[in-house]
Amino acid sequence: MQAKKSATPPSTASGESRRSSCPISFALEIFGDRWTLLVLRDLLLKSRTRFRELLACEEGIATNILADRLKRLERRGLIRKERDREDSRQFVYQPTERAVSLVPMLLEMATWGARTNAGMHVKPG
Amino acid sequence: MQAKKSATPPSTASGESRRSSCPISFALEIFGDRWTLLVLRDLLLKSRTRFRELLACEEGIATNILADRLKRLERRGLIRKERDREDSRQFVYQPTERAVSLVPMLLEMATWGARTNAGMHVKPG
DNA sequence: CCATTCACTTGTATTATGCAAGCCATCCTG
DNA sequence: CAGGATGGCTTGCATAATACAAGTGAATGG
Repeated sequence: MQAKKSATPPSTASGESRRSSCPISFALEIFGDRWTLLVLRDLLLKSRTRFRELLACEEGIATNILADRLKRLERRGLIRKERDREDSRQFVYQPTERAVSLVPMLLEMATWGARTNAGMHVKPG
Repeated sequence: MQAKKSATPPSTASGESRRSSCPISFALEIFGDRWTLLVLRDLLLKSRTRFRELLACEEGIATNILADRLKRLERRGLIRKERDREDSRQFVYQPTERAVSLVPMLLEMATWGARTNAGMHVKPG
């Protein structure tokens, strides 16, 4: 380990410490885990905006993980939580402009995933 | 001991189980963790090809994690491990075409990270 | 030789994730 | 308006991933 910076660690908007000044590292601090980007995919590309809709993702996210990710995303300004006007038990999670601007990257990722998946052969035997 | 693949279903492409058929999910099974994409960044954008060079990343990766990620990336066909001709103690990790094709996505991510970082204000007080 | 470099491996502590269950406010039905 | 269903979480606990320190063994260099 050599990342010991002499003094103040850089911080994010939510006051948390930064691992480095790299923009890729910064991005990964927001969505570099196994779930956040899947939640954003459903929010941005599948227009799923309620807890129970997001919970029903194909990959099977747990309720505590989803709740945690939604809180983080709200704190980092990628979504806004609002009460549903028609059913006040429900909340609606709206992606902000900051989240919407992630769409090109998501599409690049989807393209790469589809292409790479097609190019991978299932191991014989 | 973490290189044991038997008990875990971390699931990925080289014949391991998939969480869903979504290409984004597929991509995340390859690099959807806190370290893999940082390693790929150094390999692809900073031309760091040796273990000790990759180990020296700004974020401070641990040796066991780096060793594990390099193995995974090799198994999934994103890098090739070769012995250095001039110093046979060393290995050189070469990104394959499959890894090189990730560059556009990495650049999108960097762009988003830089833009978002610039737009975030440090909390006052 | 013999210390040093290099690429790991191993052991253990800490953190994140997964799963089931519980909780509470708001509907909906009768 | 009681009693149940629904929606959105929280909590407890088991397992997996990650962090950190230390150790191993094969080159290399002097």
